[in-house]
Amino acid sequence: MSQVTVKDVARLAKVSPRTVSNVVNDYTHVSADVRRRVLAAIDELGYRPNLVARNLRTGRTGLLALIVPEIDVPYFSELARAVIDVASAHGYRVMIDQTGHDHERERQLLTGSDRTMLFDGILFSPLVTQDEIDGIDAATVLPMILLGEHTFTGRFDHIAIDNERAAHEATTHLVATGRRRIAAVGVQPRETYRTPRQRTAGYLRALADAGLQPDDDLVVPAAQYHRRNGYDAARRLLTLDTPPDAIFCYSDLLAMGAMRAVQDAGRRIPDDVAIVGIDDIEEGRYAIPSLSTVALDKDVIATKALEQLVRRIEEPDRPATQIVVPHTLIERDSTRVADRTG
Amino acid sequence: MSQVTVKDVARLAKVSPRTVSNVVNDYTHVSADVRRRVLAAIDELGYRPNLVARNLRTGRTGLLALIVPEIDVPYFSELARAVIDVASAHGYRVMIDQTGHDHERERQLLTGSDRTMLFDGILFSPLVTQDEIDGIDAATVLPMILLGEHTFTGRFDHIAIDNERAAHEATTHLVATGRRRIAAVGVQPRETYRTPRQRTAGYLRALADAGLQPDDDLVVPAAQYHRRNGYDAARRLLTLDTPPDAIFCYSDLLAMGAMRAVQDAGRRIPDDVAIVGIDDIEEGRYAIPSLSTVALDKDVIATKALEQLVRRIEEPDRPATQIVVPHTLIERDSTRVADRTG
DNA sequence: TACATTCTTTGCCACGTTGCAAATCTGCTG
DNA sequence: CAGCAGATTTGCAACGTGGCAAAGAATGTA
Repeated sequence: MSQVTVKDVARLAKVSPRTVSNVVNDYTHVSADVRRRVLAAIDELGYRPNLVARNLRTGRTGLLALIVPEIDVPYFSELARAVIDVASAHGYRVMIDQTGHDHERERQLLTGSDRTMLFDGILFSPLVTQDEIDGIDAATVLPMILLGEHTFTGRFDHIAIDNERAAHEATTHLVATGRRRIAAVGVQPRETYRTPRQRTAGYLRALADAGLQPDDDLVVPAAQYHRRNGYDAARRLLTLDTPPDAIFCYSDLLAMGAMRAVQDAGRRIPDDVAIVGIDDIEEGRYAIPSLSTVALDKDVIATKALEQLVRRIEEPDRPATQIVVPHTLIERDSTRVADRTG
Repeated sequence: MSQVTVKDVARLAKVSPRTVSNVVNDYTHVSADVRRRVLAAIDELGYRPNLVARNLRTGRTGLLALIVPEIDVPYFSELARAVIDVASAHGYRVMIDQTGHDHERERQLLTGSDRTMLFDGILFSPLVTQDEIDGIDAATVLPMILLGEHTFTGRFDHIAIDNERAAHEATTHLVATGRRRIAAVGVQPRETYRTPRQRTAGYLRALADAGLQPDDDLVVPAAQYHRRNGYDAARRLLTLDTPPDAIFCYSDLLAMGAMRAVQDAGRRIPDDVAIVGIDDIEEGRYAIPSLSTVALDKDVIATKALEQLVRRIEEPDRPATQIVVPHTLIERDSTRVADRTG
């Protein structure tokens, strides 16, 4: 574990430390003989460049931070997988931090007791409110891309789907399969979160387009987007005097919980209650019944996010851009039109 | 983004750079007045210590690497969640790398083109074979803890469950619920992987203990432990002349796929086929039917792994230890004894 | 007042690397 | 063979920090 340095290599290869560095960094003008000697010495000593030292010199660390609420939420782990892979292709490695729905911690990660030059950039998938994002001084923050949330204000690069339209499509799909009493699960108590608000807006617009009356009883909040919250929400919906014949969940994970609740209550999916989610996590493809959903292409999100982040790292002052990633409604068994009596 | 350094703070606070460092590091003998001035200057300039520089000086980075095959496999993402949280409590942050079932990349991550002093330690959940582990020169590697795989050879710290016993319990549980034709899914083509072999051993021993004849047709390989592999394996089992009445899957994810295949084939779980997995991922708790499994406590694994790693970082030469984490059989609906005819 | 003791503050240097620019060497031209 | 361009190699310094030990200030003691 004792560190082998350029000096050691230089000594063994009988060249200057600087030359070793040249070889390591593929500097053009190095004679074949010297290169061979240096490489041999590197090999013999097991020399590895000390990235910390290199980074101190160059100002780059080759590390990115990916900040998500919880890595064990499938949407985020699937996204992380894509991000790590794409980052690797760009020569970066990825540190992952979880905010765990802790507002204070999120703000801290963001504005920076931790902004310590250890990372070249940040991919941030925040829960913080728009106000808080707006409160960040862009100049004091590392190159940062916001993922999947919030409205674009021109201060930070931003990658997201069109939440309002996605929700509209999901709801309209339920309407198209003959549903009339459509619930929405996932409104957030904190009204300043953008994503749920946009999805609710899309849901309401779809109802209006279909000439359906919105019903406050059918709009159920979910403090977090976990299976448990979907479960609880669906149970509550099923106890209504006139329960819904379809549930639009703001995430697939909510939908997984809702599906379980519906079946625990002895109702059939999709016959009695149709369910649709958003995210397209693999779990939904194997669920019984398989879950209809609005698919977000995480590979595309990761790819665009990294392109954008790398560009910003190289060119910190370029104007912020917003990228809207397309989504796709995927119809599976949980909304499949079956023999319906009623 | 221009870096504010101790020098800037020192200039503003009218003290030496060294004094700023003393304040930042809570050195005991600093007068209240100076401390106040320095803190004020830090605040005014927005100074944050440059971790790269600090790390170069101290030799510590505060970063750990967690290396897993795929972060979007629920077992690993749930483990990662625990690791990140526990690491954070120890003052470390966690970089995640995926080997993606790529052997070459795994070896590389391990032995080190990447062992570049950027991390203080490694948590490694490997797929590599025992031979490869044995081939690593412990002296050249960062402090490392092996997670959940392989037999203990005294060269690396190692944390795992007793795979053989876990498999034995799972199989015995199936026997106890009246199953007689019990399949096993998850044998690995590469015979040198330890975990699947240990699980197969436990499975076979349980059959023997129950006086049941092993049947090669019932032992199905799975190249990877994904839902798809479980699905394919189960489908194959169901086409046998005498299909199994129970399937023991070597991971919950395999079991999720198997459950789907069984139901796609029109068989009932657990009535026609009982299914049990290993891991206890949350997905299984919400599955329909809920999945019986052998639970591994990921919080305990993460906690012990970090304790162990931190100890090793502080004391690199201490003898390697092996920690066996307890497991628990959890009976849920997928093996629940129901009316069985036949 | 002189001296010991303790508290504060500081200067110097190194961690391992690479940018810069200068030094040295090679081969070629005339 | 001088002179020159280009190739190759090198020394120096610096990135920002903290360890070390010493310098300087303050306090207590005789």
